[in-house]
Amino acid sequence: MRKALIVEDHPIVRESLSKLIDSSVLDLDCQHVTNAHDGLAWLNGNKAEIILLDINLPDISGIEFCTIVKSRFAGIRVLAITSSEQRLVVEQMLAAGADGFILKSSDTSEILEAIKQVINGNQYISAGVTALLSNKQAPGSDIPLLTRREVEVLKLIADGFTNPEIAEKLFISPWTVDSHRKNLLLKFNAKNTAILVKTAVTNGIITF
Amino acid sequence: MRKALIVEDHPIVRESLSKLIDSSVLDLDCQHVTNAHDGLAWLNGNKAEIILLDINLPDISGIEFCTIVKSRFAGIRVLAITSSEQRLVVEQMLAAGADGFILKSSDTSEILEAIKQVINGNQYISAGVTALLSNKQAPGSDIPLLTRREVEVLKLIADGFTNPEIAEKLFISPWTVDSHRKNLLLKFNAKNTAILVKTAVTNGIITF
DNA sequence: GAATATATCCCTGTAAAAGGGGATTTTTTA
DNA sequence: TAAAAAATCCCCTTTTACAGGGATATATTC
Repeated sequence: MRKALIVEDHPIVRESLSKLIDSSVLDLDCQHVTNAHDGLAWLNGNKAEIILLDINLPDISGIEFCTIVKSRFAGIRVLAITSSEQRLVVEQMLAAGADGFILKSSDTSEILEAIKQVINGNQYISAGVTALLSNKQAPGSDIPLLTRREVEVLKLIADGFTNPEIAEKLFISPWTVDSHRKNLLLKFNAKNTAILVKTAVTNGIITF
Repeated sequence: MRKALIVEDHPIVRESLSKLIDSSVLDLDCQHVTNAHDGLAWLNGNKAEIILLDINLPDISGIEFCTIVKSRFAGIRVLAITSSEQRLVVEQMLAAGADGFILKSSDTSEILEAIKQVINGNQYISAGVTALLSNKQAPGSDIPLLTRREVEVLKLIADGFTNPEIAEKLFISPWTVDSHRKNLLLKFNAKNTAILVKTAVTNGIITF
């Protein structure tokens, strides 16, 4: 029997998904773990057909988990499930190789359909998510993709460090930090640090 | 038969709770709505014994909803359910008159126990939540309670407005805004706007 | 190898925030 | 009603951020 692994820390959702799959026509043996660490441990001893993956895990982010799974375990398909409808999160998840994406606000029939599609090798993106991705405007507007260094600087800004302090931490000149900061403001179309940090946090760039 | 109302926007959680109650020994007729607005409309035509209330609703916050319910409908008991384990949220919810508090990470047996206790007139606070409330340190430290005006100013700060702009919006002097800002920094023990906004967002004071 | 992206560094202003003091009036609560 | 809390207003100094220009070196990608 083919196996499915649920990686999800909320018991309600976990058990609900479990029961949903068990009572469906899908022929899947449904296992579950509560965090990424246990998930990887399980995968080392078992073979799963599909992983139902929550994005908010207690240890590492679902995005990182997906990246690891996709690089280390060939052929496993990943269906991401999230409650946050934030575009950057969705984009990063898809970039990490997720085969499907549904929202917790999807109803049960849609979830089953998504599982079916993903197992069959198709990519299933929930309508709600598609809507989220489609309203992509002119390049440079809305939510931007950041470089590694920019994310690094952004996190330090959000932690309350000033340019000189960040410069010291990263062993670079304060001018450079200032450049990154300006680029961040530009990319986010933010007029100051306050709204920059707010949008960064609400879009999951800064994990709290 | 006594009625229970579930106010929750995620179908998975909603249906799971529904089934949980239906298949339990609790003698409750379980109805559900997806947002606060429908919830209030339902309550105008029906009498509920208990409300299972999600904190993150699509329209207004669960805290506001709880306040309204408690003021307009006497005798209805409210059991709050949340995925966020942020202390301020919990405190505000309890201040709003919630009779119980469980986390989505609570297991099913605990949820049923909580419902039972709350219906019997007891207050049920999940162990995880209690732990959260208990590590209250010296007053003035950690997460502070804000005044109405401070929250108002804080939200505008997070939206990127400067002191003069906020002053204009609130019809007060820029000096006053500056005072509120200083108090916010003091209360949050934040050295600048960046970390102030970050902690405010992560603690659910600024709803996004 | 050429083009692009990323990261780095620098200067000059102006505007805003932060740190340090105050003070008075209004509202809420005990 | 008296005390406490909240909201209001004011000044001065220093630091930081923001806007506007640059430039160069190192990776990456095509």
